Amino acid sequence: MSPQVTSYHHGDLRPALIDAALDLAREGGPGGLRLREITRAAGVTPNAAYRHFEDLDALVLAAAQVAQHRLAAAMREQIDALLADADADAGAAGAAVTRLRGVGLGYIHFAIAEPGWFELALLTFDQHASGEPTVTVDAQVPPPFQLLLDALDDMAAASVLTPQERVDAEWPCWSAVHGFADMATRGPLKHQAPEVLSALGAHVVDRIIAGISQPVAASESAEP
Amino acid sequence: MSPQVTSYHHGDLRPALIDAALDLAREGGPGGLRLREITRAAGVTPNAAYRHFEDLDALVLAAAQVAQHRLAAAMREQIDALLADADADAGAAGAAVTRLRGVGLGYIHFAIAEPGWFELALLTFDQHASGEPTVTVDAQVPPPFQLLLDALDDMAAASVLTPQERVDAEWPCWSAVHGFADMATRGPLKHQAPEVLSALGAHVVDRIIAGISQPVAASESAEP
DNA sequence: GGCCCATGTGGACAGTGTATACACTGAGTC
DNA sequence: GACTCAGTGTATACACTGTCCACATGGGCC
Repeated sequence: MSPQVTSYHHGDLRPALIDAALDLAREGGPGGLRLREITRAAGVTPNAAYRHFEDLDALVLAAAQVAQHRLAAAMREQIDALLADADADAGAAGAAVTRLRGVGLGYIHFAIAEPGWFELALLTFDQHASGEPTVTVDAQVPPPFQLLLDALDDMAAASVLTPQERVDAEWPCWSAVHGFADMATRGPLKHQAPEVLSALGAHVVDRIIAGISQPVAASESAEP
Repeated sequence: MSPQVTSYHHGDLRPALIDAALDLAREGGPGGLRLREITRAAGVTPNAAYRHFEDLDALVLAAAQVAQHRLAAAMREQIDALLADADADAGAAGAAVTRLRGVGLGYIHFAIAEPGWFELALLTFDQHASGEPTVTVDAQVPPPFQLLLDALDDMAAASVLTPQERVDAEWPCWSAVHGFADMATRGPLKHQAPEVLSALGAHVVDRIIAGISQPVAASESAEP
């Protein structure tokens, strides 16, 4: 497969370093990533990495983007699986809700199954940190977050959400799902069995979906 | 105040180290804490810390427990402030909901106001990681989490929540509030203005409270 | 065929956490 | 009042880290 391991020039070092970083981050997360260990795993001198990345942070960020795409792929698989199992006669409204459930469950299940990669992927989310709090549809939006926005737009289109309910609905959803994933990864639920986490995660997803489609109480809008 | 700074023995080094760690973690969070820097700030040699703590992690954890208590205190202040402003004739049900709002808003506001201490306090939450997912009432429960459990029990006592709705209600609540705080601290909302974060945080809190008091749909219980 | 430049190596430096051995001091005891 | 001793802080050293600099290598292009 590889042309010649003992040759002076590696030939394909950049992806090899990213792969090595992903391997090491799978157990131990991004915190345990050291430059020297990554380059050692790739069979190369520490400084060789500086020909392909600005510094360690840049290398880790490149690996984090790969992890983020794997997270998005897992979410898409979860969505498709739920849609395949869903009632065909549930209509557009049912399909939209199922899609939103898939977004949340996919995110949570990826965090449970691959906590190291999940933590790694989180490093990419503080990038598009400027501008509107409600992220507009442009190329800067991370794919996992875009899946959420699409699902919510579907719900609004299917009239499961009123236009007023749609506004800022992504933040309660993302907060609940991300918060649960974080607790399951490095918080109080870290050492729970996967089945327990899966059941609790489904509960969280169902409660937040119920919450965003609940009519806004009169007392809330009156707050300062 | 201090007896003699130039004396050979510091005299009160352990709390001085914790204070120095809190000072340094206030900007930079727990990730930026170095033993040598902490001891330097306390005017002492690095190895002096080993007379009072097992290692750096133990020192950081001791500071994290202080930060956790400050978080709980901020939450209690928020609860009391909301209760003082609330309608007196809202009854026990209204007071219970207000208390739950205070738990969530207090947590979020502390994270916004003191992100470094907030991240530090999170280190204490993976301690009681064994046993039941629904944490039972014992001395091991972190004070902030206990405030949530109490508020939910109040809501159940006031019949705002049915006994069925009360079960595991702490996890959707904690997930949403913690998830938002995490995003505001180190996630996609990191650089948003405090007023924006405060408004979005209130929205998240209101939506999750609506979600846990929503009747459980028939389709949810039928899931495998 | 010779050169060039991207790529990898080697050595060095400042910084880290921590182990081990030593120095100082204050309180308690004969 | 001198002695001891446990508690506390210091000094030195080691392995490790990320990163800078100068040098070595060799494949592709003129």
